[in-house]
Amino acid sequence: MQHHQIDVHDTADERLRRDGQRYTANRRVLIDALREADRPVTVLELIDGTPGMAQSSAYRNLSVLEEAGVVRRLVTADDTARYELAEDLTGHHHHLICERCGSVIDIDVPTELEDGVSAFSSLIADTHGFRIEHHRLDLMGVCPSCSTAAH
Amino acid sequence: MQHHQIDVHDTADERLRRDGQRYTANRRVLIDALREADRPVTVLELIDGTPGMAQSSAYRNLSVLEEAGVVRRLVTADDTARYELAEDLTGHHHHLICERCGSVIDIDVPTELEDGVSAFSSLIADTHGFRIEHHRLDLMGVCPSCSTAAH
DNA sequence: TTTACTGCAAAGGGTTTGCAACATG
DNA sequence: CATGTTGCAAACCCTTTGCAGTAAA
Repeated sequence: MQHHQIDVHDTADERLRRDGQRYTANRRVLIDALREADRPVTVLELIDGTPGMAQSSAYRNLSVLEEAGVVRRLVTADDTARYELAEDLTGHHHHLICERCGSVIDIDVPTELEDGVSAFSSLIADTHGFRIEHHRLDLMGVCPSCSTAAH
Repeated sequence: MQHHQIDVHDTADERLRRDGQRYTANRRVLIDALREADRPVTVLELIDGTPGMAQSSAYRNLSVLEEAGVVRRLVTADDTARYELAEDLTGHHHHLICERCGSVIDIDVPTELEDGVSAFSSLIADTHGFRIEHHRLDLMGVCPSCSTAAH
């Protein structure tokens, strides 16, 4: 994951400004937390790591950041939203999801497979009149720690 | 989508019995509604089409049916769960999702691509110690009706 | 000095649960 | 009759929103 190809803070600042928003301390803290997490994290996980920020601020800021294209909101297996940095800041990747506990791990996909998906994607876009903006290829199952734990 | 390869009601009845559950009128109605929908539908859509059933019963029954492996619960773009019949009753397929309105369309994927995903899947299972049970390959974008509507 | 941002508390919306009545094996 | 199922209403949890005060351009 090439976090430092471009400066995340500069990019965030620029994209927020474009939307008439400010890159405040809270928002910077969220971005840092997302960078450190290096996997999609829930809002609860985010504010646990950043004491002092109101939940409502976290939700509002993440929503503003998503609007600006700095972060991405995911809904995976459970019904809790998870956030990660936008793909142009971290590189394109996919997810390995535990359906038991909801945890998510980033994975990279071989280029051939990625190309196959893109080709298929354009085909479907044409036949269904959809504007396809991205895709997700998630592998779902049971993570090591959940499979040792009794269910 | 080969709904009639095996009889859905017989299968549902059998799988529920295996779990010590009964195949009641409400559950039969839900299964019929899901068959007719032919795409993942929300609980609200389901009970709108089947007046007389309490919401709580719909939720409880869908949960029992999911446990029995008769239906599958999805969470897509919005935070509303959608249900569809289990894949062994309808055939393996993937989803075309509108991120604007949350609607979902079933799509089939070429065999080569499907094979590529399976191969990749086993690879990741090995390297991460995950038991991978299935995958999802969703194409996400904006559906025709949302792209004509003003945003 | 206007506009965005913040925290707090309250409301919202999908989902789950307690309970007493009902239905099924 | 013993156990699973139902509807109703209340509770639950994640998320959003109203508001009055604060900070930034």
